[in-house]
Amino acid sequence: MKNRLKVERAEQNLSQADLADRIGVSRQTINSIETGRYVPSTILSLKLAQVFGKPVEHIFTLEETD
Amino acid sequence: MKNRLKVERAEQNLSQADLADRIGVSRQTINSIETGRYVPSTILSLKLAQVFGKPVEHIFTLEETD
DNA sequence: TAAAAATGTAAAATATGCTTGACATAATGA
DNA sequence: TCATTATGTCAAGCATATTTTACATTTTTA
Repeated sequence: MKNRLKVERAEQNLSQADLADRIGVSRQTINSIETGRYVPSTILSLKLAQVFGKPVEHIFTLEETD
Repeated sequence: MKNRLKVERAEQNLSQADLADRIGVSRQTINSIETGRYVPSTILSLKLAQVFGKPVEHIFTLEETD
């Protein structure tokens, strides 16, 4: 699964720590999702989508291998 | 987190087992998500949304407690 | 250039997703 | 009614998500 977190953060000028605070997870969690180390829960992706005001599908997209 | 899986399945006339087959998980996984026993991964919710042709946000919605 | 902020990782611990197998009950259909 | 299909749930086990702590490196800014 690909994600656009880095780009969305840049658009809103948010650091990984800022974003983590906003949705109530650790900074490492954001970093790990962003670098593809793991797949977030649906609750997390809904919250991320909410922060950026965009649909989940715009931020996370399935790949062949998923 | 609430979900509309039961309703969406009814609209498409799919059993839990049918749906499970379509996205490659076990029947119990579908049942457990449907009855709120656990929160699916984002990959799973993207696949479910894809099957029903609707955005993730239409199928899963955050609650106060999330 | 020096200090501060941001990012990338790692390890260990705990929590949770998801599987298989199994069984009980409810609903559907011949 | 009998058989089949659908649903709910449990338990054990493995895999993965997420946390905390910690440290190194990169980037930004004064």
